[in-house]
Amino acid sequence: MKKNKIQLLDSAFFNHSTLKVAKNILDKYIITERNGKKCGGRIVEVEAYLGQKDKASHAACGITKRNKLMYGKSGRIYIYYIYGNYNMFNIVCEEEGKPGAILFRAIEPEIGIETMIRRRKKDDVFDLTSGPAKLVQALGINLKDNGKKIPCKDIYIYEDSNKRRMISSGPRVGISKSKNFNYRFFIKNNRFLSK
DNA sequence: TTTCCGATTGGCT
DNA sequence: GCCAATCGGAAAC
Repeated sequence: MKKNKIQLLDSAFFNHSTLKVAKNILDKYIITERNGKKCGGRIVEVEAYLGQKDKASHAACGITKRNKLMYGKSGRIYIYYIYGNYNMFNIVCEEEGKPGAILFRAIEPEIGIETMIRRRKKDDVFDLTSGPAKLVQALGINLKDNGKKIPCKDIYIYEDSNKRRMISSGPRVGISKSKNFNYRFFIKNNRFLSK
């Protein structure tokens, strides 16, 4: 019996330099399964956040209560609350003890679009997951997911066989420090990127 | 304990 | 394009 077995990404995939992982994770699929509803799509835009030299990173000033996951094991989910309204979804990279994480900024919605429309209260597919806080909402991710490892039973990422990698990079969005680092990576010409 | 400000979004000019 | 909303983390005092 041959089943097309899906290869889930695990900590080994994330246990490399954050910049390398950021480039490699583009074009993969991220899925959440919540209340029997499966949602997800292709990862089309991410940003890398590093350690001390990266002044835009939470890890710029050393270890704190909030950012300690960034220093921990790779493949763990790091979620933080910001602007009094939003949660940001990251996955920790680098070997244990060295800080680094990738921020998910946009996915191309494919699976469970009706559920994502309901969660977002918006029916424009280009407004479902085209921003870091938007995709968190659409996928039903919340602070309870902080610290979970990838893969876990309701959040996982896998390789898509149908690759179409054309990667561009540029400055990160919404930061005031270390603006000159081109740590934003995205699939060129994709229609579902953040604004 | 006080103050400052942020890895954003959505609404309004 | 501009800006308010909104609140917790982190640093200053």
